[in-house]
Amino acid sequence: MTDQESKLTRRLRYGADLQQADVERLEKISTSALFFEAHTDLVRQLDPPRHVHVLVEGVACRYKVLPNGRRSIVAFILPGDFCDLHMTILRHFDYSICTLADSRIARLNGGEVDMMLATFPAINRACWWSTLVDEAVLREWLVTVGRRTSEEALAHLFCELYTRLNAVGLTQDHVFRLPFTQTTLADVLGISTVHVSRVLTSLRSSGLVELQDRLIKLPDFPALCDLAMFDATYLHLGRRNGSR
Amino acid sequence: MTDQESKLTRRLRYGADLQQADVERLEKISTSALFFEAHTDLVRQLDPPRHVHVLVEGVACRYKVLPNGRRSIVAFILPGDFCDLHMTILRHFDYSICTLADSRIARLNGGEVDMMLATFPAINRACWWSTLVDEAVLREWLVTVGRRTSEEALAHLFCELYTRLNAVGLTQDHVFRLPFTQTTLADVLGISTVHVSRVLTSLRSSGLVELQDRLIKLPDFPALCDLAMFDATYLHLGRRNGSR
DNA sequence: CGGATTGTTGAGTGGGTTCAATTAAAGTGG
DNA sequence: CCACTTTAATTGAACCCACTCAACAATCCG
Repeated sequence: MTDQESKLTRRLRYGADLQQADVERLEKISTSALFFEAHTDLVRQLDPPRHVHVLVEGVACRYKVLPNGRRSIVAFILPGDFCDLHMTILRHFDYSICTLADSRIARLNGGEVDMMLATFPAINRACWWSTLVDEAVLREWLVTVGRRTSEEALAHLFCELYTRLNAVGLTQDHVFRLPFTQTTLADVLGISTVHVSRVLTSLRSSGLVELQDRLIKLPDFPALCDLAMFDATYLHLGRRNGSR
Repeated sequence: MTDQESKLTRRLRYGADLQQADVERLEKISTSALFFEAHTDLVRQLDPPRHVHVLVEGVACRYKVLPNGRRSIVAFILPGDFCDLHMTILRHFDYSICTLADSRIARLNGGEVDMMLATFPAINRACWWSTLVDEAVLREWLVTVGRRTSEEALAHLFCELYTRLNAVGLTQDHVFRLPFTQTTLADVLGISTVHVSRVLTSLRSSGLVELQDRLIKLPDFPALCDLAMFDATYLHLGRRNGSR
């Protein structure tokens, strides 16, 4: 963190061509981050929006709970991710957000955000990009949950996490931190925790995944992509896009 | 259609307070609509974006196909819906769009859209709203596919379609057109067509759904909502939201 | 050290799948 | 206008993926 560009800047560079002034504005955000313990709700379903959040370090998730208690995780929020960017448009949240691990998170109020978006066109564009990529991820998850087997699904999720974390420099040699429990994976994929355990065992025995102590390694990433039918284009991390 | 406000205007009114000038601009869009036959692809995965589409009449869907041929429908596009509004931001589509029934659709190019958004702030806001609601629907679908039983899932989908169509005046007395096959429903819910048929039979025998000749009736909407755990707030159709 | 999560494994069950046959409805062409 | 084909929907039978319930191991933590 010290010394180099924030994850936020690194990530938004995929969405727009940021100039020095843009970067300086963005870097200010990360320095204001506050600490939140794991399993803290940042936002609750039906709340009126108050802040825009930027996750600086850690992990969080967007989730919804049905009246009967079943939980569904509908997004992972990783370092460099904006959330609820357009709080001023909707009157209330239709989801909750909670930290999955200890995290550092910056909060901006509506005025600050509007000002920033109005003053820095490249940031504005990057924020749009970020919102649209969130939507693209949601679509891919829908495919995963609806039309992939649980083995393909888990493999796909790992491929996505690897790719997203790699984009902000949080992987080394196909190893990265997975700082949450199998219950979390189950609530993403819409399966039971018992089954997550079994599928994981199967992936381990195929030599595609090594996982212990919250550290995951993907020794044969191409083979895993193959199994998962993972194609990273939906993450829109391709070389910076001109407007052509 | 003749004589009254277009579905587009009706829908966007939920997202912003439109003035006379805004409405006039929007009405122009619908009059330029072209006819497309059922099962025509408007957009194909990996295409570079060319147009913004507005569905004026009919139905379309956004879908993705896995290499092994399994298909997943990730959105319904209904009358009054914008799609690919922010084509200038992403370099290529990560999904395809095709009409499910004969439809009338307007196409705008990037320049027209940018001009409109820059000139009419209320329309700009409404378009944002529309994009965010699309995302909210995607989240709810993920809950449906991941954590609802297939009976709840189908019921939920019907509740959503009813509510969305009702919002633009396309229902009468809890009856509306469902102009597509059970295969479509299967690809939305991530189940087999055979099972759609069975679940539908079950819903029929509970007296919650009547369906024939592409016309569906929901005789006891509250009971259906109950079964589906449907709560319409995610559609953000609540009375017009001021920016407070 | 005890208590609480978290993960693993077994056994039995069930929701949903596939395959296949049948009916019904909707085009199509002579 | 009717036979022919195609598409859509329904139903049955057998199977299987994933679920629940339950016991147990492992790890973490105060």
